[in-house]
Amino acid sequence: MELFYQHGIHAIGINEVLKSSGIAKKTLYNHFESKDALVLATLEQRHHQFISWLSGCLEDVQTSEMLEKQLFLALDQWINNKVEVLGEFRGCYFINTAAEFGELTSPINQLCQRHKLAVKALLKQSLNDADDAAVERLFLLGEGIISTAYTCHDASVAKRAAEFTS
Amino acid sequence: MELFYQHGIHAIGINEVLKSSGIAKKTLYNHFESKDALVLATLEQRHHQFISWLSGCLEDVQTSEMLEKQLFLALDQWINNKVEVLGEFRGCYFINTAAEFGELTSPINQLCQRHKLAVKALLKQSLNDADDAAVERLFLLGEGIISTAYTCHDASVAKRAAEFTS
DNA sequence: TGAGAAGTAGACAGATTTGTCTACTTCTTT
DNA sequence: AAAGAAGTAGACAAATCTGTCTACTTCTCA
Repeated sequence: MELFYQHGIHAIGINEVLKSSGIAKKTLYNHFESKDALVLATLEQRHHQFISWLSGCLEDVQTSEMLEKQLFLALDQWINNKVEVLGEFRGCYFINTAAEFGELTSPINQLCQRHKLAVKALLKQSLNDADDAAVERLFLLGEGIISTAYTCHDASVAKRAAEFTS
Repeated sequence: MELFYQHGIHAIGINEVLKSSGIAKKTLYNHFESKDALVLATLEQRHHQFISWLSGCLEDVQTSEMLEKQLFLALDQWINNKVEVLGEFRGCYFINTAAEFGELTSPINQLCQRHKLAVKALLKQSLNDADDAAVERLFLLGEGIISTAYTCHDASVAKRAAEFTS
């Protein structure tokens, strides 16, 4: 997961995965049918890690103002490598992977979509599905922050976004 | 450019570029030192196309409300394939490419960053650099819209975002 | 303790990658 | 018209990719 996340799927060969993990090739192909299946498994793992981390961050949110504040705080910590379980920040693993796997029929692409919908659902749920439109906008802001932090190498974007709270 | 944008850089081999363009391999390597140099050229071309299209869309913007409205309208048209010069929507070419080329030292990565900064600067400039904080937030919303439209296969996200104007 | 499951190391096949090079053709320009 | 530049088609080299297979070792558990 770390290798794929840090370098991209196509940039990492199976042999690098083997060397880095110390696993034999036969063993790997015993557990996973193909590289794609392995990638899918890393996406599932990351999905659970991420949702679990984020829902922890939003645990005691009551109002949409609190949600915004907590979300931006969480993103800022992630972006600045303060969240151990998420590893070194290199943008969103799902956005990055969807960029490489664009086929709508590919299970990899579908999982990326499902992840994003789950994140959006988590935000809505944290306010008991009140104020859906505001949450939708907040979700978009969050996506913009993650994307900008990565592509622009802008580590302070979440902090700045938190300042001009609407 | 079309091939790389639609399928990703690593997914497209030089031979596919040759077949699709009808150019001989020798000719291509006469004009471009390497595949990376070709990719860089496509990014430059896309950058100019995109900035030129977007600045046209924001031409007569006066207020920050107008900027928001016009930006979301433009994004909606792009996402729904109404903008011929941008081709079939497959997310942001620069976000997608940065996902594949993460090395900070790579010229490809640097160009992706420069493009985003140019887009942000264009937004600010369209309001004569007044209200920078609001424009920054708007930029983030735009990035979120583009990313969400692609990853979630959500063609109506820009239209919905335009509805709940803050 | 002994047998079967599961792991290791890595050779190998077959496909695919980028980039070079040769031999030939066409275009351009004086 | 003639010459040099630039294009074409594609063979080829060298590297790299995924996935299979063999031969051997280690672990697990009855």
